[in-house]
Amino acid sequence: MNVTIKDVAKAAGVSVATVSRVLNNSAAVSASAAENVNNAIRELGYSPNFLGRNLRKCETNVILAIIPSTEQTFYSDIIRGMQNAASESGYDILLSTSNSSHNVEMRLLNMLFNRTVDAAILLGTQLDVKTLTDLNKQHYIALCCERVDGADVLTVTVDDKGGAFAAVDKLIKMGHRKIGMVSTSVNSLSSYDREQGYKKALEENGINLREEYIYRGTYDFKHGVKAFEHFMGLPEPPSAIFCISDILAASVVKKAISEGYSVGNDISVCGFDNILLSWMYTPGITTVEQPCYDIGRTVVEELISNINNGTKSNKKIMLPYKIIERESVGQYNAQ
Amino acid sequence: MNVTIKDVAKAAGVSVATVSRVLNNSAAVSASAAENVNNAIRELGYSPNFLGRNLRKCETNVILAIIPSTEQTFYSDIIRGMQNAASESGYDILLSTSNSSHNVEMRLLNMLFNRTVDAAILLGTQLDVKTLTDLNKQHYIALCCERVDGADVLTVTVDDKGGAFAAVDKLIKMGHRKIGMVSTSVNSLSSYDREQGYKKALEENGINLREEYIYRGTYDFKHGVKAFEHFMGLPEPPSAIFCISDILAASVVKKAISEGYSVGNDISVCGFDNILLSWMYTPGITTVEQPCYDIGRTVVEELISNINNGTKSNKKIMLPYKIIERESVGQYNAQ
DNA sequence: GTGAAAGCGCTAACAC
DNA sequence: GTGTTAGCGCTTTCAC
Repeated sequence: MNVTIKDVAKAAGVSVATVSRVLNNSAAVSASAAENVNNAIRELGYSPNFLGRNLRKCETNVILAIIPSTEQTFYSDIIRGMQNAASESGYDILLSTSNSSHNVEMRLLNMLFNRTVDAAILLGTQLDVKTLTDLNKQHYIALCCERVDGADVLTVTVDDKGGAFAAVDKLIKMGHRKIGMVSTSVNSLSSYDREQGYKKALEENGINLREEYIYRGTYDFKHGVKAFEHFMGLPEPPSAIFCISDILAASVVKKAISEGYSVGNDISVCGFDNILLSWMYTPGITTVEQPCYDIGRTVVEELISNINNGTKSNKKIMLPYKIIERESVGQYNAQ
Repeated sequence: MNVTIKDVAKAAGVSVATVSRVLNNSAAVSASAAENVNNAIRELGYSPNFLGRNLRKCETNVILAIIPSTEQTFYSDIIRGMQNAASESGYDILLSTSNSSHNVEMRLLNMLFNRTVDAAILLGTQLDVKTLTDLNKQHYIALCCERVDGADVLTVTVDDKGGAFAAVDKLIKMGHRKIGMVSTSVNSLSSYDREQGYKKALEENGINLREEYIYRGTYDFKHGVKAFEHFMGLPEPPSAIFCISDILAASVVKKAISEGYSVGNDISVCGFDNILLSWMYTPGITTVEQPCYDIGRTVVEELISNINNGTKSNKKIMLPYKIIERESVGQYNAQ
């Protein structure tokens, strides 16, 4: 019932080889033959079956990108970057969400073994070092946004430590000396790296680290609220709070406002990511921008270069951050 | 170099047919043969090449979902619903983003013609009625969240008109008589339907429609700001504003606060969608919830049922909304 | 410049 | 219960 390359060949009065040649521009074909083929294609409404092609060529030209969920608008620009870079090389990006589940992730990665995709990019993963390293031996994979310690896999992230350092240093330069940090206790190296940046900024400015100034929860919105409650219950509450995400920063801001604080005056709050929310919020949230579009582009470019060259150059690429100043951070004023 | 079903057959001392049988549980196989096969599979690290299988079976068991972008957290639960429903029937959902571009959409839909996917779901589309109807004749497609007038295609949406009616009726019951609406002039029937609900609520409550109370822009955040400026420049500014999205509502709220209004007291603002932003915001934004998860589940269930039965029952399904009350809407008080 | 034919990995009809 | 084999739609080598 379905029109195949054979039907086109018959209609055009040529062999299937010739049809394939005009389809792929893979070899010279006489002008008249090409015309006949193109006419036949048009008349029959033919489009090639990629299953046949892919099977034959052992490649699909599609890259799977696995994101934890689409709940974070944060991924939006990364994906755009990925798609643009991919399409420039004749690849397609297919997305799937893992809901941060180890099992779902493995099931999706099966597409690699199935030959349904040529490569996979993990935007945050639950897999351990060994699994990743093994996977990388047999397939083309890359990590994006979240590095995994010890995993020798192509990785593209923002400079997490540098961004956190710059943000906290900025807070200090604005007079703040008591600075809280909202981090996570989940298994995430971006949290860890940002903590390192926070600590370095304190150290370089001669401020002692106070363990009670670091609150660790999850990425969930409610943990900003909890962090704020924790900090304000302290004998000496911080005058500024640095959060590892804009979501958590928004949560801190919301709680602060509801407690009657004037955010940016009584208390300063800084986020990380620069998602839409951070500038939509009232007050606008000062934050550390990730170069999402570039992160997406870069990881795909490197990955495709690996595929094309048959290499496994497992670079660790860190892209630069940018501080975005808004209203949620202000000069320190002793009350 | 790659291990195929043939290698497994050889190692297990059986024919490829038998291997295929244990792989697919498609026919009875003796216990000993099955064991041999499974051992061979394990030892060789074999996993079936789906390109071969899919080509042979003329099906892929994957459904493509095309979303405009991942910028709207709104899609998150819809996708989760889709994935759950799909996986229960042995299907996978693959996501792709169109950036609301007609061309990108067509390129993605090529996967239908390519036989790379079995069906496609469009979450908002730039395609016209004819294209959609034609597409639906040759393939399995569905619309989700956005209906298209006259397109005889399986469609699942929320009850847009009903939701808007309920929201505006609520506003009126709280004493508001001058109610603005922030809508869009883009080609979107959900906007249109919500406008119809707005108008119906006014009418049933004996309030005259004032054209200057409807502002039409795009879905872009900045249009909330513009709408607010427009309304407040009117001789008789509205005391409540109903927006067709939470993003626009947040924008209106942000502008109102920056102009010194107390939102929920001086002015009421209601959104639509119930995205995370609406409860993260300060003040929390009253809104109309869409049953996103169910929308996702439903569209996939119907689509798969069509595929399995070879039918094209192009139902138009409307799922119920729910009003979520927060702080951005309050009783009318004459100043 | 063109065609015949092999074969990518798999499933399923058929024969035993 | 099992094996043989045709063939899904395509690309590509090889011979002409």
